[in-house]
Amino acid sequence: MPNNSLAVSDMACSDCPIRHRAVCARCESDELERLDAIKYYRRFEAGQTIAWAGDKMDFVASVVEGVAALTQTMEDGRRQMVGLLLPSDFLGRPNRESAAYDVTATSDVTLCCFRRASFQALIEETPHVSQRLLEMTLDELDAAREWMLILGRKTAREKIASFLAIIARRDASLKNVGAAASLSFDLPLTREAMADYLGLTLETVSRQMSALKRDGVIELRGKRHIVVPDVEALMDETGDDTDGGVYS
Amino acid sequence: MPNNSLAVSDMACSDCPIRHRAVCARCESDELERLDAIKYYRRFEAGQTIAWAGDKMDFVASVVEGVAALTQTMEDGRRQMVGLLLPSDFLGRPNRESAAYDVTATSDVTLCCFRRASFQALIEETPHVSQRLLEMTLDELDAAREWMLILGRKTAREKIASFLAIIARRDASLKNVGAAASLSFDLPLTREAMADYLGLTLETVSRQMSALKRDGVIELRGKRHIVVPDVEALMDETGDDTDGGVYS
DNA sequence: TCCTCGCCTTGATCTCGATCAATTACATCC
DNA sequence: GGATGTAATTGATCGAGATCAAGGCGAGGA
Repeated sequence: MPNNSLAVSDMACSDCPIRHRAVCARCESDELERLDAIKYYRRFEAGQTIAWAGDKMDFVASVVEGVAALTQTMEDGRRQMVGLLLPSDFLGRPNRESAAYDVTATSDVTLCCFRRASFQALIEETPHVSQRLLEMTLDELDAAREWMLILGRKTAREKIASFLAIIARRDASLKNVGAAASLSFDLPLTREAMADYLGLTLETVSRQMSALKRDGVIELRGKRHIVVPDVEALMDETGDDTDGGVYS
Repeated sequence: MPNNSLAVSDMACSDCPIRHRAVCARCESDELERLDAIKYYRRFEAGQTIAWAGDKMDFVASVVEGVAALTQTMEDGRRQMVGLLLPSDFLGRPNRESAAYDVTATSDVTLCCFRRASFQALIEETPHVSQRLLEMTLDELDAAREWMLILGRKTAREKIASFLAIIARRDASLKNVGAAASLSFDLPLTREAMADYLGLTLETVSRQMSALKRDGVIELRGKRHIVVPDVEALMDETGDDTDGGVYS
């Protein structure tokens, strides 16, 4: 049950479970058929560019598997990640012809794509799809605002701890596991990509990871696998309110 | 024409022009009546708190006049602004009962409020309202991503220049004026609020403002009024791509 | 087994913005 | 006009994180 948790058991169509969760949780069968008619899959290898800022984007997509990143680059090469797309996240903006950001595959990625024009028509004719997209976009905006606090006000150590907490949280929700005292997960990003996420240099990321390890907050199994023996201790390092305040 | 530009001339109902632009640009008269039935105005004075994070919010609203800010505060007092709401911006999240951020009036503010439960019902029954909200939310997400680049990678001087450019741009669009070589506008924020916006201290904000003034990039008329003699020169200070690339 | 190439870690030094501390400008009120 | 209080400016110093510079580690290939 935990491993196959992405399957949406009460949906008839099961070959693209993520899509239903993402944009069509309430679709009736005729709408599913419409989606099927305009959908296609694309795979990208780790490191590949999915689109450059300014490129024509004739599709929108759901991430089915893997991780993609949205980044902005300044002329002199300074880079900031502005979006991190994990499975079930949505990529692209209906109504926008070209990509506004560079989109790259951080790991091997599978996208479930929908032709943009057709998708746009679907939105206009299927109210609950735009309501669902609105909910998803509002969630993303909340995530962006949490991210802004991290970028603007947190120390390097707090940034790393917050990032690990965010990844752990997303990882747990993808695996459908509840709250636990200890956690274990893979980092979906290189040190350099973490630096781009957090507004740091890769050296600082590395140093702070080492410091958290030295202080027993995390353990490293290889370079990419993290064990958090005490989630509370990690949360204490984030600088966030401890009362787990989630406002529904 | 330029001054009264907020009026939406082809709308019959004119007592709340912003509302129509914000959530109901395509409303037919019966929908306008529904909106009228659940709307009411609230005024707040500069500095007043509209809601604390966690407070029950039984309304959503359009900003009619003035400026409001969303901020997050850490236990030790570090503060980060995560949203700046100018006239025609939307406040609150349908489907969310309590405020996720502190909301404060940065200047005297007039809100056009809609009872949340009724507004939610309206969304579900009026497709183009949720489509309009989706567009607005996507715009806000784009703004948040531009903001993230500023917070994560720009120098103090670039942050100030970028902020001035953003305010100038919004000011020009509120006044419906097109591109011009020189600009003149009021700052809607104190130096401290600018610091909270930009992830700086108020001293650094003040110093960089002085430096931009010394270098002739801006002129100060009093403490809050900015004159930009050469918009190109200001843009050069932002660190952004110069080719004004806007992707529709 | 050794080589190579990415990715990561660690060290030494420097710099930009934070911090601490006065002053100054300006509006309001008596 | 002088007193008061808030917002802004300016100066002196400090420190977290950037920068520059070597090394280390592990996977894949000859």
